[in-house]
This record gives sequence, C-alpha cells and structure tokens, in this order.
Amino acid sequence: MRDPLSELPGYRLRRASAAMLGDLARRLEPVALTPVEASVILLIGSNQGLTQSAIGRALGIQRANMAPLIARLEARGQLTRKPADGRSHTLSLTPAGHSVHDAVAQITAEHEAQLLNRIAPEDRPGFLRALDSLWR
Amino acid sequence: MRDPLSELPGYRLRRASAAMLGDLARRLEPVALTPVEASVILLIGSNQGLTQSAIGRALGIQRANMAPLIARLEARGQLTRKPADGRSHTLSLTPAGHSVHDAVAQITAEHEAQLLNRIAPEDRPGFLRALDSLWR
DNA sequence: TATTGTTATACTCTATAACTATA
DNA sequence: TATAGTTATAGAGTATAACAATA
Repeated sequence: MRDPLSELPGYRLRRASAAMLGDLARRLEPVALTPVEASVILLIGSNQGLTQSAIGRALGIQRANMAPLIARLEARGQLTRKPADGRSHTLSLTPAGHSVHDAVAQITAEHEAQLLNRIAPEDRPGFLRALDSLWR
Repeated sequence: MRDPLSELPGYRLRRASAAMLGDLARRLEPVALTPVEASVILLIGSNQGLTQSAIGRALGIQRANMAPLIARLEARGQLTRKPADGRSHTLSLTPAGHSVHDAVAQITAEHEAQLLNRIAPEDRPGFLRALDSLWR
C-alpha cells in the first residue's frame, strides 16, 4: 500500500503523540487521573497558591474547561480553593492531593524514561529542541 | 512560576502536536474537512480500491469509528463504496473527491513546509527518526 | 472461527458564547 | 474596561461492547 502520510513530519508527530499519550493514560489508571488532570496536579504541587486561571494559562487550558476540572479534583478531596481577592481562587493540594501528586510524579518519571529510552541518545537533544520550536 | 512540565519530553510532544494539529485544522477549514477526514482522503487518493478496514488499519482508526466517517464523506459525494466480497467495501474517490484530494494535498504540503521551517535544519533528521521510534 | 461493517454509547479534550461578580 | 470564574453547549477524536452477515 502506498502510504504518503507516514512520510509527513506532521502526521508522524500526531501518531507519536497519540501513542505516548495512550501510554501515559494507561499508567495513570491506578490513580484514576487523566493526563490533563495529572498535569494540573503536578503544576499545583510545584506552585501552591497559584490562581486557577494562572494554572490554566500555563497549561494551555481555557478558563471554561478549568472550572469543571478543578471542581472534580476538589470533589475528590485532592485540592482546595481559597478565595484570593474576591474574584480569583488560589489552589493548593490537600494531604490526599500530595499523595496523588507523588504517585503522579513517579508514574510520569517512568513514562518519560520509557519515552526517552526509545530514542537514540544522539537524537534526543535535537528532538527536544525541535519540539520546543514547534510549541512556542 | 516553577514549571516542571515544560521540561518533560512527553509533555512537549503533546503541546507541539496540539499546536501543529490546530494549524492544520485551520488550514483545512476552506475545504470543510477535519484532519482525520483529510488523512482518509489522502490515503484513498493514493490507493483507489482499498477496503474500509484496510484504510482504518493504516491510519490507526477503529472500524467502529470508520463507519460514520466514511458515511459522511460518501454523503458529500467525495467517495463511493463498492461491495468487494459481500462483507467488505472498496473505497474510491469520485470526481469531487479528486478535487478535494488535490486541495488537501496542497494544504498539507504548505502545513508540513511551515512545520519543518520552524525546526533548525540540522535537527530535522533526528527529529524524524525520534518520532518514528516513538510511533512504531 | 475470524473478519467486515454497523450501531449504540461514553469519555476526554477542546472550543465558543454568554453570564455574574469583581478589579 | 478588563479579569476571574462559571455554565451551557458543541464538536472532534477515541474507546468498548454487541450484533448481523460473510469468509
């Protein structure tokens, strides 16, 4: 079969990303978090007290999508909202949130190690530079 | 803000892929196709007469998701199904499908050129090798 | 038995619009 | 006026399960 797509960098990027996202999602099943939820937990863990919208901006998640996401994590008792100035909330991890955070950090480290392991060492720096150029 | 995520290759991969997918989606708006629909059109254009499930396998699209996708393209008059052996259908582009195919090929080429253009020339071969290692 | 196609269904992620309340 | 948060809603993309028809 002629397959013009698999030669295309953009198509390969999509497939590679989907494959790695699937791997991460599987690894996160034990903690019952989606990749996006896990990224929020990780970022709050490194920045206690940021506002909801600051977290969203850093992760490229829109305000409208942050609201139910944060409500879900709060309902699970993994984070708390404290009013900051009347219109904004600062987010912090609860003790349960810290536990999940540590588990997520561990899972993420394993996932990332497996990912890098698939790439030839000499290709890794260029790979990271290329991704950075595409993203920002 | 401490941002441990943006250092992670897997996270960068996700953000880069999302950014490029967004660019492609915008470019495809004039032909009213989604990136996935466009990939199907491209693949059929290079392989007239493949079965629906063969296309799906090549693109990583499940049978259950191919059905409505193909029905949509058929309803637009861009492809036709012919029964192959009683249980499988072969897919071919109609004249309208060929027109869209050519437009999609053009759009895709522009998209891919823009993508590569963002990456330093010396990083491109390693980037492609790395994506290939992650995908397959 | 395995494969093809289909339907139903659900979930994740993203997007826009409109609204309230506050700065 | 601009920002923060919320609600409602929609559309892509993907996933599983179950079924009929055919190989």
